[in-house]
Amino acid sequence: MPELPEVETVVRHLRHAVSGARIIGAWCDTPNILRGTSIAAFTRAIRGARIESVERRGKNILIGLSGDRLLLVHQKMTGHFLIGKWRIGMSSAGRSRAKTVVKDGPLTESVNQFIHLIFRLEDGRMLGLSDLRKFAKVLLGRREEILALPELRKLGPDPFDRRLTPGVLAARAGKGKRKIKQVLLDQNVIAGIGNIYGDDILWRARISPFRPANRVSAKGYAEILKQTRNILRRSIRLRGASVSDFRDPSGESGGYGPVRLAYQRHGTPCPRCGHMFERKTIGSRSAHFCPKCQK
DNA sequence: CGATTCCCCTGATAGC
DNA sequence: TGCTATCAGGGGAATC
Repeated sequence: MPELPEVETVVRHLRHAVSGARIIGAWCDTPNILRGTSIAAFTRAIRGARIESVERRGKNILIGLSGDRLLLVHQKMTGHFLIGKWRIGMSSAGRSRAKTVVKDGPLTESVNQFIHLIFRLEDGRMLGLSDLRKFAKVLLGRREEILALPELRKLGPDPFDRRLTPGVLAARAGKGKRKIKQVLLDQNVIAGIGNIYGDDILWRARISPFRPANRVSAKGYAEILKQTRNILRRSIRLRGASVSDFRDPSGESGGYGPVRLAYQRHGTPCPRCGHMFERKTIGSRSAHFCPKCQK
């Protein structure tokens, strides 16, 4: 699940690997990924574009293109970029999977049938978007137009923004009684936290995911913000978590998954107090927490 | 304004 | 062995 650390890993990788590269063509087999346009129109529009910058806004990737344009990519659940070379063809095995995307190499032919969008670069490399669940979103437009989209305009502050103080976080969380877990996952309150880091942050902060936001003290918000920064910083250093099938653009797994704290630890003892972690649903999303030491 | 539900999609898993 | 039902999950939309 690409959350802030995974997206940051991708952005840093792409910034080094493809800045300055020119896109000479595009291929796509899943029209739903390209919002508001057809595959043909998208391909036509992006051909010839030079990649000038790569930035992150919350979990969104913003790729700056020549002509004052922006390519917005949200990887959602299972999306991730891969850099390589592939051949697109039909499976010869005669199984239900018609398409194969084969790594173009003499020895290491690995198949990734989940690549649904490929940018061909002038230097011969390809930038592919793998997305098992096909939830990813790609939008191309004029810079101003993309930045004005509600999902970017309404986005809350980045967790590492110096202007984000515990007081600001508390104010943005509001005086309502939404559960704190839902508040942390609300991208318009604070940008970049998803289910993994939400659970880990609250465990470290010793706050129950069910606690209403209006019952979290100033000290509680200070602790939440501190743990948010600690945990996200640690995961960025480890190049993210590879739960579900996240990989960095070179295909490497991230290191945070094995050292995660609470997420998906239900049925195992809490390392702090020994009580069993539990798993319960909050707003159609699973929360993992220790009922004894998270209050 | 907030809470709830549905939807998108498909691999993994459980049940038969 | 193989079929079918169920579920997860980010985020947006629709509904109440």
